[in-house]
Amino acid sequence: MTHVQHAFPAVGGENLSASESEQAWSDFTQMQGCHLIELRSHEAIYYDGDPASRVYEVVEGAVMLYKLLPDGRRQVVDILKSNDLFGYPADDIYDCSAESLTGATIRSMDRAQVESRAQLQFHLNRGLRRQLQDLHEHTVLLGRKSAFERVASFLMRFVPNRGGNGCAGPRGKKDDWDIVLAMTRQEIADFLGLTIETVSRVLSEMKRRELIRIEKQDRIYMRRVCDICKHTGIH
Amino acid sequence: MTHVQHAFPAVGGENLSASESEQAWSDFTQMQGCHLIELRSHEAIYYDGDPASRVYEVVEGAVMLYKLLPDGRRQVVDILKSNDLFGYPADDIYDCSAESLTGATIRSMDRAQVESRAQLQFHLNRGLRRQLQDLHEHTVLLGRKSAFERVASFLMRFVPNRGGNGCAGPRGKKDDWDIVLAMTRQEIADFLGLTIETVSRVLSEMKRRELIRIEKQDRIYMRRVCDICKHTGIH
DNA sequence: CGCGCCCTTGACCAGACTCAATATTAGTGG
DNA sequence: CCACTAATATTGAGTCTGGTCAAGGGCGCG
Repeated sequence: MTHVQHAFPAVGGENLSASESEQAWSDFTQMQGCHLIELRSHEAIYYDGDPASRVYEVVEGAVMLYKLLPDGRRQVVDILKSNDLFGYPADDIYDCSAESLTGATIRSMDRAQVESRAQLQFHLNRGLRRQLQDLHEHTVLLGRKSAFERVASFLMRFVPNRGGNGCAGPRGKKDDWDIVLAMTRQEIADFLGLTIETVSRVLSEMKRRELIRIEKQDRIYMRRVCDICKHTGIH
Repeated sequence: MTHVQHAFPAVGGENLSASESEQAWSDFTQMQGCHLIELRSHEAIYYDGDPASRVYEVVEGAVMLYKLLPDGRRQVVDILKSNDLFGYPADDIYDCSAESLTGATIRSMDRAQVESRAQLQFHLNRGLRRQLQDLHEHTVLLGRKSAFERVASFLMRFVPNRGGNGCAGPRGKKDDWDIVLAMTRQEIADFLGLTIETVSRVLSEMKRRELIRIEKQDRIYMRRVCDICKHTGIH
């Protein structure tokens, strides 16, 4: 598969000691009934309501979770990156549908096996808490941000170590960045709670203001990352 | 404190065996540096950005988590009920502010103690996954539902075992219900991603259509629960 | 009784949606 | 490599939902 800048760059397990982290890792990979699955772009992994007998982890690539309303409205509730766990609901049926966004490798694990490993729980726990925090952030976006702010925030997710609270600022004089969305306008719209037309209009407006250049639809060049960041609503 | 119908009625730990559940419980209560705090309505517990040295659990009452944008926009990202854990971020600072919504009792625990108990991790884990699912549901509300649908969905949270997938349906001929919001219009608006005026208008519209009666501002009588439910967008 | 806080209502406005036409891109086969 | 097609994206015009601003009402509490 092609190299892609993911929307949610993986962060290291700083709060986990090296030995804990390693232990958790080997538990994962050596577990019984655990195997890797290679997916092409836009392949279904499971559907909302299916019995949840297997738990998954993104090894490489990106996966989206979405929910549908009966009249067809769709909301992408999360976009998962490497090391993210998914398909592990509180009860025994999946609460969302899951689909690969890019070409991806995922690890499929037997749920009973996962639940039988005590050491693994610390690891899962931390992953869940990180996802919860990401979702809190997204809640603010959906509840309180304008279309322009939503798209700006979305673009900033593709720039590692920028935006958010611990923003490093521009490293030198140059502060440009190139990203590959790896999502259609429809998927972006469904993630940001907008329509495809609004997403398109905002991107065009950003282009007009020379904040970005659009190359081949899903390749976006950001002239100055800081200028985009100023429009995310968090400054 | 007064008796209140909570927005998120506690659900039992069906997937946890009785012994596991009991073990986790006794771990909680007998833990060192663990104590109960009684709160009046609308008392701050901690603020976004504070160092996260203590983890909390709602024992009784309701607690809200919220985030602020620098220009003052507020989003209530979660409303917690009995048995919900909070104040346990992936890193070492709180990612939200926490405040009691009603009079409440919370359990304050030393984070290091919490993290040292292996058996506790299963318990925490399950709680986190349930919160994640609730947040997925809320994401759909914020991203894809109309003002009317949001308020209807909000009201349905106060009715136990109704709405959602496993809806029991009306038990007999009568299908009415009385609820106490225990939230101001502003808090409801900040939770639903609306303005106070819109919330007020939708409630008035529901009154006009005789779907509800409003008694004393935060007491709402639902004539037929099913009629409200039809407007949540999930049917 | 009167003050203050919250809630409701109205008039107007704006941002985002809908519907429709056109443009661009990616994919396919000659 | 090019032509053709299907899918996706852009743009425009008009509408509508929900936001803004402002005035008035209700309720609790001292």
